Amino acid sequence: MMLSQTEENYLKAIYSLTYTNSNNVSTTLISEAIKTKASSVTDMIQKLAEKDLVHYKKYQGVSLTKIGQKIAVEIVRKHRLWEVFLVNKLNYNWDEVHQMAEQLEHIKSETLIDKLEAFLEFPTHDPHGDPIPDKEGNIKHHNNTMLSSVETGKSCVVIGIKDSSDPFLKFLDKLQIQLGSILKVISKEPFDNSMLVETETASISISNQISKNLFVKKL
Amino acid sequence: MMLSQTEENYLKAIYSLTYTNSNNVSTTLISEAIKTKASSVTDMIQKLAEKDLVHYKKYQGVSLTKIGQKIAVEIVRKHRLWEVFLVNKLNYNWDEVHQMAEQLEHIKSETLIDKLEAFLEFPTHDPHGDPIPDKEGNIKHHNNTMLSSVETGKSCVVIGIKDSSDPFLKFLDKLQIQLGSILKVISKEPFDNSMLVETETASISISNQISKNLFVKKL
DNA sequence: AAATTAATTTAGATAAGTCTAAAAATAAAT
DNA sequence: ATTTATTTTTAGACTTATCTAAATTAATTT
Ligand SMILES: [Mn+2]
Ligand SMILES: [Mn+2]
Ligand SMILES: [Mn+2]
Ligand SMILES: [Mn+2]
Repeated sequence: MMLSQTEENYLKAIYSLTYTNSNNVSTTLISEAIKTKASSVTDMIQKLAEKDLVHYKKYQGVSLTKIGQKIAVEIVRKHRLWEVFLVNKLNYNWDEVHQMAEQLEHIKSETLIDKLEAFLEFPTHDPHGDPIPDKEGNIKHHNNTMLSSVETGKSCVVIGIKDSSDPFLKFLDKLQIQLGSILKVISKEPFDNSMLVETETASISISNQISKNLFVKKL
Repeated sequence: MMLSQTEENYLKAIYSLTYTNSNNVSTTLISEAIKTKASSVTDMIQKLAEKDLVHYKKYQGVSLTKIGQKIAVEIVRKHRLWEVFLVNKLNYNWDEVHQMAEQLEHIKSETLIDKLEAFLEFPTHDPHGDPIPDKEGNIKHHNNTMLSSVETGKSCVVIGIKDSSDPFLKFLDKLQIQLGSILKVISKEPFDNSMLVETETASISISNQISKNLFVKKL
């Protein structure tokens, strides 16, 4: 099946919205994710339903079919492997690679992404800690532990970022927090749910907005 | 200036046709190169003329403007650097990379191609022996010596392929001829302009069609 | 339960890039 | 110098993906 970049982007959007939101994704939600108008989304999902890539009943939102899901995961796989390439091989910072990966994920080739994966020595996670689906589409999701849920006095390792937006990544850079950073929760402030955290090098105050966006593994 | 992939492809086609053909490229020639109808080409070159990327007078064919040429060379640069990546890093054969490079050459980024160039350690030629333009757009063309013009008894090195089509590249593979191969002309057949050539490993007969397509440097 | 609000879909329009068929201009042949 | 053939351009239509505005359906409030 030969899909346009646009169709691929819709599938990818529906895929990730299915995780962050309900199982049946609404038209408006997609339109916000993809920065189009809701009416355009309706057109497209009808087209995708024609191609059996989504389940769609009028006014009921959409969900991916088996094949639609398979394609979406393939695109996610491509996106994340290209991000690894850009960071590990071309020395980009983790906040610089998303836009390029958005383009590279649409390169069509039967073999390219598997060759790239081998060249990168089969990475398991992208530069933002997101898991990379394997060739068959299997993907191991994070165990949803956020920094905000770590008890006072306990330590943890940063293993992923929930919101990988540029400003947030740059902010983490400034705080010298990266994947693998070890954080110890010193105290929590009930007033605004901020916490005092000890890194390898410093003691910093972290707002709830931030601690809710950091995936960690408790130690 | 933000160009579509299609516009970029037209500029690239005009660029290479300017070399292989006359200075003013005809509509039909472009339409054959780009596999569209002549009427579509007319539409597009009028659009490109609007944007000052080509010089165009009705019925007189087109040529690239300074800025149009600059963009065309940038795309050639990207194409060839990606081909080097695919062959040198991902272990593709030289006959497998063109279609992927056709897509990769359109990836938009201010920095990507320069980073890639550095990662590849500043290659001067692509896998088919074609020169890679530098960051400023300077490009050293082959000194047009073809194998067909080498005198009997003389030796030469293969430095490039004129027609880099898949079948031709595969054929060269079979003959065990590659860039850097040293060929000695044993004899020439006046009847069909074929020649008997000695490689490092064997003695082979080479048709004129082939010897006219191999760039060499005389030794 | 009816009225109001919000979300979704339809209808009609637009832009990019392509096509076919017809018209106009150029080139080649008589 | 005409006629004929070829090339190029125009005109009108189609497809994909988008938009605005209007109509419809669903959800919320009163
Ligand atoms: Mn990304
Ligand atoms: Mn990522
Ligand atoms: Mn190529
Ligand atoms: Mn090449």
